Amino acid sequence: MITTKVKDPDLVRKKQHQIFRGAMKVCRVKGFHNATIREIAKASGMSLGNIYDYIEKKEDILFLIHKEVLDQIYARMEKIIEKHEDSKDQFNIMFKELFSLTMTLKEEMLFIYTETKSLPKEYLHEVLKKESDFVNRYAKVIENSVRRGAFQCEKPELFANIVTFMSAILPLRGWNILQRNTPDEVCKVLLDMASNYLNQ
Amino acid sequence: MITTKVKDPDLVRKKQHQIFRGAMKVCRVKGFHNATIREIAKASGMSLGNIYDYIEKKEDILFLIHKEVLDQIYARMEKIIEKHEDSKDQFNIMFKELFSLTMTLKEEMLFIYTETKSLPKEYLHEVLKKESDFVNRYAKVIENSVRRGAFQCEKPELFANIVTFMSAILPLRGWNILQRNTPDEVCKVLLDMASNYLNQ
Amino acid sequence: MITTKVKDPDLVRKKQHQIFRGAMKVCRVKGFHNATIREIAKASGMSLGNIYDYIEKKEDILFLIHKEVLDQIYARMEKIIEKHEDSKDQFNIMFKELFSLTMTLKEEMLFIYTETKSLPKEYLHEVLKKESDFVNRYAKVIENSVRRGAFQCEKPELFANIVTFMSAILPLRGWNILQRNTPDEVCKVLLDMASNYLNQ
Amino acid sequence: MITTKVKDPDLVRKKQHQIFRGAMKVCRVKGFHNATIREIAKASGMSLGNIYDYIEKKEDILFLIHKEVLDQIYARMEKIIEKHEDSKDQFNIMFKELFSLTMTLKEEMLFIYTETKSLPKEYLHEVLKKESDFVNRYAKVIENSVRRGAFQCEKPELFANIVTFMSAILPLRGWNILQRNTPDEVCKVLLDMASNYLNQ
DNA sequence: AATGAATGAGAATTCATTCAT
DNA sequence: CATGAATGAATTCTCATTCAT
Repeated sequence: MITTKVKDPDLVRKKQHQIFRGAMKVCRVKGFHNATIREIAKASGMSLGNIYDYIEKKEDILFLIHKEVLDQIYARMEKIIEKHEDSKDQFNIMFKELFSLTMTLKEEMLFIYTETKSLPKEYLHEVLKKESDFVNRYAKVIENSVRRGAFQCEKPELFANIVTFMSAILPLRGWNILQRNTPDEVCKVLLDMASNYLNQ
Repeated sequence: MITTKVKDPDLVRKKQHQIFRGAMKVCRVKGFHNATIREIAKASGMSLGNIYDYIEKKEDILFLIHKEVLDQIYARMEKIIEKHEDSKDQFNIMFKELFSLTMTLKEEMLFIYTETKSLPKEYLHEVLKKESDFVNRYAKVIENSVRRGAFQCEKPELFANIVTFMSAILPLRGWNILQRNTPDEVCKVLLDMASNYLNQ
Repeated sequence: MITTKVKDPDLVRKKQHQIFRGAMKVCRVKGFHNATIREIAKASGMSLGNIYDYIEKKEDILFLIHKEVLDQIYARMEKIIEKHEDSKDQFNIMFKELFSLTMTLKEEMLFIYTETKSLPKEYLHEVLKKESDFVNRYAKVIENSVRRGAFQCEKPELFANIVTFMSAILPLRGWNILQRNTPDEVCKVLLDMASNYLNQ
Repeated sequence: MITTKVKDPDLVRKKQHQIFRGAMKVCRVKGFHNATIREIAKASGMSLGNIYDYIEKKEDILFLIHKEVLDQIYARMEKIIEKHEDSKDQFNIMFKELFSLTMTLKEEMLFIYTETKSLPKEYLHEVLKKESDFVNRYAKVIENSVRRGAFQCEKPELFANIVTFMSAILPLRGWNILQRNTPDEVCKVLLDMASNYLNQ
């Protein structure tokens, strides 16, 4: 997708990952717009020029971050789902783990939510596709449970979307909520809302 | 809070509002970081130099936007609350109106959610205070209902926080959700989740 | 033609002329491609940023130089023509003066001949038009003489083109020719060739 | 002249020719200054590093092009001269062939005329020497004819210089002249001017 | 108070050249 | 000898901010 000067795909993968890690390290602190390529290069342990052998423009790094973060989330979620797909209170366990995942990847989640709007149009489609896939995977699990009669849900896809959003509440509003509540308390309320709805 | 060259407070208010409107017009399209002061000046109908009589640095505009947007939301919400404070299904009506408000102010909401992290520390406190006030006002209403026995809620403040967050789902995730669902459908599911929880 | 940030046309004219002079000073020594904007700014007595209030990109300076140089040449030629339009050996005098003009503007002529190919397409048309006008003006004079029976020439426009080109021989080949010949000697031979042809 | 890492002179010759051909292919389109070594390497079918085994710096390529182009022109001209040295209207035929040669090598001629000024001083002498040789060879022919009484010319070397220059009119001014004249028409006028002069 | 020209630090990006393999 | 990844100096251009008018 990104046109690189270097052609060896293994090297490209490795270096782009290196760039992602350096970029994340810097952007976590000062945001993407205030991070300079120089800083990202230094944080990546690469030279300024070498970075440009693996990207074309700064915004490509934004895409790189999106891709890696979403892949990471998706991969972890996939593991969670696989682990619990057949368990009885599957939904509850999955929600808890997903909620805990967004806390672990707090910075990454926040980044995704706040920077996606700066993505060049050319990459937007691919990123949104990834997010949709993610939600759809979630929806599929819920659908299966509904089919098994485990609970009720008229619009699994919409519900999955909402639950995905809800589980990102701490990265986005933690500064306010965590002043008076613990993550566990938040998780419990959210889970109650969701499972009440499914069992209504 | 912002140190201005011009002293007449009425004029300052008027011009800062003018700046806010111009800035919002531009930032809505290209985001705060990609908007130049030149563009904002032009959109505000002010000269470049004159802008700097009412702000000190670009980030002041970020603060200006936060202040005005949050005040706007708060004011509108206040009206909504006042209108329905004593009605029976107060919560349902309020939620619907709040949800509809975030759709009306979609751009503004998105702006707040994505740009707050760029606010200079000096302003952060004031802004977060405003948001807290907003949530607390909401919480107060719920508390009253609980006290009246209208429904159950152990942590009104947390619940208010969650509901506030939930009602911002369309500005933040609309691009995905609205592909297959109407705003009304989304509102209905959210409201079901919330009121089920209150009446559990 | 060049989009400028500053709107006052008098100021634009003045500053663009200033840029032209600074640029010519630098490019004369090291050529356009090896001249940096920084150097040109310094030579123009302007700040780096201020230059960009009057041009959009470096290549605009190339256009600026073309415009000013061609205008200068054209203006001087016009004077020469007007002065001698009715004299008997008009052609000879004009040729001599034109030849001498290209020597005075040696650097400028060389610049035009060597850098026109680097002009952005968007400006090419305007510049070529100017050059054509120049040649056509020359052709017109010759045509008039032919009509008066002063001499013979079947293709005045082509002839004017050739003579224009010939009179630029010193800027382009002076390094070789002037090793063994004086400018006057060169002029004499060229003039003989041209006037023999007209009187053949 | 160019210091190379590789020592085998045959290989050096072969590879430098390869570089010249690649460079010409690229520079023809975008000029020397806008051509990158990367592009030239690719067009030469050589690797980036390998190029630097046969040159020291980019400007060496400029020299390479000059050398090869001038040698080519000189060789072709030599053939033309040899073929017609003893013929009666030797000059006319030679001029026509030379004129036609500059049209065949239009791009190359233009390149020489516009890029020589960028040559590093160290190479300038060698290149100008080549050009002088070229002109002198031409001058010699004319001198011989003069000696034979075929025609008159007081300064054969200057005349040869002028004629050489004149025959390059199309590469340099073709964009203007060819809009209304055919190459043959141009050649005829130039030849008339030159031979009139010789027979005056 | 208002205007907008001027300043210059700072950012992205390019590309000649080197060097390890 | 050949390869191409790596380096970093150099360059263009932007834009927040100042300041003379």
